[in-house]
Amino acid sequence: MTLTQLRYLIAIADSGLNITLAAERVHATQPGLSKQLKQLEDELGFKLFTRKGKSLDAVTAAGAEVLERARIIHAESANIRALAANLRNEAHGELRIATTHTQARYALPLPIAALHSRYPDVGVHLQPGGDAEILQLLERGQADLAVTSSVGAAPASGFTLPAYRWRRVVLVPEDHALAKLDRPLTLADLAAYPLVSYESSLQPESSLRRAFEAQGLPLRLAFTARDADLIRTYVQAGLGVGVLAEMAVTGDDEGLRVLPIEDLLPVCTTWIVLRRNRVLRDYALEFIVQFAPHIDRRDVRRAFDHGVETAPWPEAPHWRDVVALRSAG
Amino acid sequence: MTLTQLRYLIAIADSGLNITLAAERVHATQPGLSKQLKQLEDELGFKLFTRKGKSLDAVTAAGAEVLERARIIHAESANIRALAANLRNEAHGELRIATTHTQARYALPLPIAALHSRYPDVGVHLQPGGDAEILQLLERGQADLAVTSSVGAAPASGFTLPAYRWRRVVLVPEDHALAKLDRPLTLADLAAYPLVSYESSLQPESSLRRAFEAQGLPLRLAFTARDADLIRTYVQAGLGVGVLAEMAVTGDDEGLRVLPIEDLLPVCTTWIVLRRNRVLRDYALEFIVQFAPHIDRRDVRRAFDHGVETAPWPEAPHWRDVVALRSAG
DNA sequence: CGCGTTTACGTCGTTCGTAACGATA
DNA sequence: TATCGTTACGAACGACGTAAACGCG
Repeated sequence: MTLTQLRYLIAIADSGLNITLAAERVHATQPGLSKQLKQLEDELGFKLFTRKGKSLDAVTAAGAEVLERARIIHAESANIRALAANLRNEAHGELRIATTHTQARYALPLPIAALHSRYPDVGVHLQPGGDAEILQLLERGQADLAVTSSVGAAPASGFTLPAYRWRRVVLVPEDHALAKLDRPLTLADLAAYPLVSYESSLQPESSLRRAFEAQGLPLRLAFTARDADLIRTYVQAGLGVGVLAEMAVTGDDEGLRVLPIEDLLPVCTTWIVLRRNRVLRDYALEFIVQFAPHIDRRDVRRAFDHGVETAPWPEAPHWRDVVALRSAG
Repeated sequence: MTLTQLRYLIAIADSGLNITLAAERVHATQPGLSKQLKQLEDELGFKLFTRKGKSLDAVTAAGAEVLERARIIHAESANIRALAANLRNEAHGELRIATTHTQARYALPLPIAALHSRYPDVGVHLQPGGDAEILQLLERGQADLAVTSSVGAAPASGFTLPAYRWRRVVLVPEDHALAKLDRPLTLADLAAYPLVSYESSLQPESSLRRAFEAQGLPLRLAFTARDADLIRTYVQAGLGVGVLAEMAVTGDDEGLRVLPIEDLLPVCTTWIVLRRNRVLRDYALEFIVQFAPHIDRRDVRRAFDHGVETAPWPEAPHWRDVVALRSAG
């Protein structure tokens, strides 16, 4: 059993049991992986995968056990390397961020640009996905950190830092009836129209859905997407009333009106999620303080390294104030 | 970085930074270890040990970090091998038990004999030590399980199973004044004599000491040892009144009288301590059910594998009943 | 001068890539 | 027939052990 064999094993599992694809990903040849896999199976004395013909078909129960431990070993050896790289003040590497499209498009560009100017040799890889996918990427070690949002409490998995809070806004065409109201909007006003919003609104636990249900109002979704730009486009096209993150309205929306809705929907918090037991490269820490400037660098290190559960983070600022702070500083 | 390098690193650290000794322990040559260590240091880019002349002097801070993670990697790779050995129904291997002398001498022989008859090819290695040493051996992966006793709650570290409960007894020469009392003993009776007991009684938290303090009685220890046989010998020699575990009195003590003291001192519990995250070989499980027959094999597997904290173990039987059960069965 | 580490060197085993072969849909 | 995995082979590398040199107490 070698570290290489375990790395290959993980690559095969993460490539959907396609050895050829796995070989590309680890920059090796396919026969090499085949052989190492065979050797590992021979040494352990049982098959890690079931075969259908010659192709791999599924992970065996024993294989899953081994895989679980192989991931730990792989993560820890990556930790040792990260530790070493930090100690040598290495300024190059990769930062893999799993996040939602909205964060990637509106909240991350500036912090990442700042990171890039300080660490020009660090490659940043954004891995967009839904909430579950994001956390899974982090869990499986395919992302270094996750940036995700929720209403209320932090996601259960990992070590979370509050980055900022934000509200949703309503977006309508300029000539829409709702734009002409001379009173604050109510949920009932919205319920009169089909809505255009995020894909996550389809889920039964979505906060939009729950807010409507709490008032006994029907929720009609005319269109959903992960992408705020698409939502905007389809609002322009007249499909319905848009409900989206305030970060996604930049003020230059031709022919659209932004209607604040304040307390109609609960406030959201965007979190940075890290995995305990994974060594943070210095530039990852740099990204964190760029993204959540109200958080002190040393507090993060301390809380993260010592496994403090109840890190007394200062209240996360509102998005507006983050933007104001940036344009001021 | 290879698994071998990390294994060597651990061996060096656990051999008191003596590379030659470490080489023997891993069945390799000393230059081999030296070279691998050098290569690892070169790859990481910093020294893992400080040198005094040519000899290793101390572990660097960075080295300690690496070592910590190397231990995890090593433990997990051992886990994979153990998993494989279980799956192949391998009946040979080693079982390293860290325990106290009393357990080793009086409580373990029968369970180990039973284990041996079922698994004749399993080598059992008893590693006697004090309470702190025992748990450290387990922690560092130099023992597979620990058997240790305490008054009241289980040791804080690891996954604990209650094995049995026991009381202490008083041992005096046949013609001793205490042997002639026609009423139950009191602590005050004992306090009149110098005592002969376990080394652990020297510690301020010892239950013997606390019991005396609770009644404002002075505790005089004439002699202490880890070894019950020694305690018995020195009682025979007239050094004082013996206080020792009931398991250690076998009834054939020439010229000695055993005096029960029931509730004068609190009852002790002997625990099996395992480490979570360490795969249990089948024969280790066999030993456990032999040693603590009131515990169901499958309950242990389930609780251990799934990380159940509050395993609802049946009340541990008293030592007397364990002995009775054995001679009956 | 003994103890322990490092350096030097030769051998052996292993890994890796290329190329050919085999099986499957 | 295209795709994917296995087998075969040769070259290169790396690990290991032996032997000798070096430093320190």
